[in-house]
Amino acid sequence: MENYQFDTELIFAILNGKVSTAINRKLYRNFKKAGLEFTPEQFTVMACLWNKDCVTQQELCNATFKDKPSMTRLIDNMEKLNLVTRIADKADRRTNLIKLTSTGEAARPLASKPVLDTMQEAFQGVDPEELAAAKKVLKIIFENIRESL
Amino acid sequence: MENYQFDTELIFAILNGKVSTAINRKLYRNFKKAGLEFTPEQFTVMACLWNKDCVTQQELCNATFKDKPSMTRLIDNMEKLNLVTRIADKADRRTNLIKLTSTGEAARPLASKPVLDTMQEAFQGVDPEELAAAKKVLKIIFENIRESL
DNA sequence: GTGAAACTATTGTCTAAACAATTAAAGTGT
DNA sequence: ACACTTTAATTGTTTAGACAATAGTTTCAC
Repeated sequence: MENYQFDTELIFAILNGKVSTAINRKLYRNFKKAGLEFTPEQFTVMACLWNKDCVTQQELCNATFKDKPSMTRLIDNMEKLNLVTRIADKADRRTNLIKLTSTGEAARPLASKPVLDTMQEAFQGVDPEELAAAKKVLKIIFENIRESL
Repeated sequence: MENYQFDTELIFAILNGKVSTAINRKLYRNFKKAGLEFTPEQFTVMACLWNKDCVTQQELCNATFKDKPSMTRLIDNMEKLNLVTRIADKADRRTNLIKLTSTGEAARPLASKPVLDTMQEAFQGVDPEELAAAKKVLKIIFENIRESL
């Protein structure tokens, strides 16, 4: 209880927002520097599709832990940017299959450098073992608090 | 280079957004359960003011690593909720001094339980030493990538 | 002292997340 | 076959972050 102040500061000042928004901002800027106009969130969706294309929005929700309205609007924006298209699923007319366009496919190799640059900037001076341990802790925390969306 | 996939997945799927948004969501819900209507972001601002009241918006920006437009709108919303007020600074007419209302003051003890509950849920099963190490890593990462806003 | 630079706060516009509610289509049980 | 439930996606509304541009003050240099 006496470390309340300590924990509040470190958790809700570091975990909760600051680090992730800083990484997001940095990644966004590195994309832009590389001439890529998409956002980190859109990159995350594309990364799913590079791994497995033509999936439903729901599958993308599950993979990215976003809720359905967020995904609807992300896909809306990505369609406007001509990164993906919605394809009607003939077998189940409730669902769309999200498919990469040639632009979306082409972004894959272009994105890897800014991503690596961002990681290198972020992890400079961090001991690899400590980094791995930190990932483990974050994973546990995430499992503790994630809920069904 | 071969751990590109590995790192991408763990960093931009855990660090970058998921953990912090999950914590935010959990905290928001725990506030709501406790009858508190403010958001985690508003809580963060109030936490600064509980520590030191009557400061400029710029000082709050520095403390919370938000940019000025974000702070302007946060304060707008907090004024609507009657949590803080803007007071004209007689010495420097550019600045507002942000002051807690009695409602904002009164929220302090009410907020501590949902905050502690959230932390306990989040850190269940995490070894304290590992948690401390993870915090250290996050701090280094944050220092690496934070920039002047 | 006056003009340039710096600083504080604001507004505009866009992307994104949360939550509630709704529409449309499948699937299930009787 | 028909109602009941579940599922997929969407829309509406609010909060918030990023970036650009602006208005109003203050500070600094000369």
